[in-house]
Amino acid sequence: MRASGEGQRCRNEDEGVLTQIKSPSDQGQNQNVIPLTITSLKAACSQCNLRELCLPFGLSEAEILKLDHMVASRRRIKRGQHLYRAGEPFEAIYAIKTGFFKTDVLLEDGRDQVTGFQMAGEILGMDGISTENHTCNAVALEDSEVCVIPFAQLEVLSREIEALQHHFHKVMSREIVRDHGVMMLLGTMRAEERLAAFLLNLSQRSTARGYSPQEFHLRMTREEIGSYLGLKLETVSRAFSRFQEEGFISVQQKHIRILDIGPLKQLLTHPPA
Amino acid sequence: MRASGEGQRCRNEDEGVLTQIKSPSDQGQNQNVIPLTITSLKAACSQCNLRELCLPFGLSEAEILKLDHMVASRRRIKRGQHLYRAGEPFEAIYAIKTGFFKTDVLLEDGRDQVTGFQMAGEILGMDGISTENHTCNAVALEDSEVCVIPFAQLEVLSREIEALQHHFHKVMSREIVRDHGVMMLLGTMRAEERLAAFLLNLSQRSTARGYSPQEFHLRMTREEIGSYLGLKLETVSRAFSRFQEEGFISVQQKHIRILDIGPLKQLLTHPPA
DNA sequence: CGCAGTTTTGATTCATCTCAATTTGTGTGG
DNA sequence: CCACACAAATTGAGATGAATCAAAACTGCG
Repeated sequence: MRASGEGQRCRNEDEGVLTQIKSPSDQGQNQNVIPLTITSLKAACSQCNLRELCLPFGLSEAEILKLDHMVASRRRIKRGQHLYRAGEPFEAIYAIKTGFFKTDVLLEDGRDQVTGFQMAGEILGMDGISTENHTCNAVALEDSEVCVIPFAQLEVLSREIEALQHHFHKVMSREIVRDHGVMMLLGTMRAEERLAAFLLNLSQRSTARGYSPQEFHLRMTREEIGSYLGLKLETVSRAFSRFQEEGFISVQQKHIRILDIGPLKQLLTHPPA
Repeated sequence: MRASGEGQRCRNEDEGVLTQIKSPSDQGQNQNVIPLTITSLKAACSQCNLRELCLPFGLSEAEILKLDHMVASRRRIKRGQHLYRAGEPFEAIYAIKTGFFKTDVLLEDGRDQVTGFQMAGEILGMDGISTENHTCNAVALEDSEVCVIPFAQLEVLSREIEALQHHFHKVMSREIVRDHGVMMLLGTMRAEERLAAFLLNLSQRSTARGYSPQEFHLRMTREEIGSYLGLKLETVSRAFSRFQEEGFISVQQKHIRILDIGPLKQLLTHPPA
């Protein structure tokens, strides 16, 4: 539950540059693949303003060029579309360039659990490495763009570039640590603590991306928040209302403003009762 | 929540061979490090009967010898002792040779969450990679022995041995997938379903290690089970009693025998109410 | 053999879920 | 641009599963 600190402002100012081309889509998957072109190359890792969040520090020019070559394609995912689904063969991991995703796991009986929300600069798809099939679904919660990192190539490059290897290991480990945080939340916290932890986490990650720490737009529904936090949507809604009554935050549907961060933090360190 | 399938019987028949030597212990940590000797080398990876669980398949003789060299030491951890603690600098990951561990995370206010139970053939410590410090505690629940895998060396070897690299990535990914399973459990299941899932998981992992699928000895207390499952120990106890009344299992303290696995599985796929 | 720690079981309380009604917001097509 | 339909969010009242508090029984360790 710790942010990488070194935040950087990040916008998709090259959006107009990237031409959106329909893929042949023999998979019936109809997502848009942006092939390697001179313009898209220019907007690759070496030029990316998410570099600091996504890549290891201290790579040489030559090494970054190799990365540019590895990350040969992008994919645009429209709001509501899947980046991948549980069961699909695993081939690549994805770096979010712009947008917002959720990942979730489904049980046979229909119950599902949102396992995470991911934003720009974060990596998706590492669940698939273990079985060579994805084990969860990744869904865009807003129109998004990801860099496709073919995993086989990442492994090749990792063997060449020590810093890349180490960085990737850290990214995977961070995912494990993050999951432990969620387990702690689900296992030991009451509803309001969970929501407080959730809001603080979002605030922190927003900050790391150059957005306001106090103000943000939730991309997910109350139900999705509830699924993530192990609560019913009504309980989430009540907790929001309660926080608003207390004056900690202001809530207008999906627009959240943190008015006083103190009590939220307090809730975590000194739970009432 | 899927087992690696390819189970293998595994026993610590070389236990008498390894001489137990007190470490100088300048850390005040008083754990036992077994230095590299001819006998311990003989009992290294190349000879280990956990090989199938722990190592990648298809390594050459030369490659396995490199592994033997990397895994230069063992540590014995007595029941109740820590293998590592949250906050300690991260230097190595650990392969459990014999024994049983729990990992847990502590909150400032004293609440703690057991994040996992680990048995022979499983890897501990990957949480530490991300920050270079361990983020959880690993405690032996019975007298145990681990192989110390210095992480820097693992990264070096991973760059040389493709299969090792890939295998390690799979191990980390499996940890992520496992955590997602726990999140699902904590987020969506009722008490009895959680316990059923827990028992089935233990049974499955026992089987993969050549033990009986029906019968096993719990190494942890009801409280630790409860912490892992997000329940109070009384609730765990009641669920055990209930399963026994129903005739699914027989419980004698820590000795569990699964009498009818059907209803337990049913509980997961077709939750009552 | 006795004591501390663990487990079981019971009675009660409480937080969250469930069910239900209402309000608010969103996207679509006339 | 507005009206409509549908999705999302809020709020209330009541049901319920697990927590809490408490006491007794068991276990195994020294």
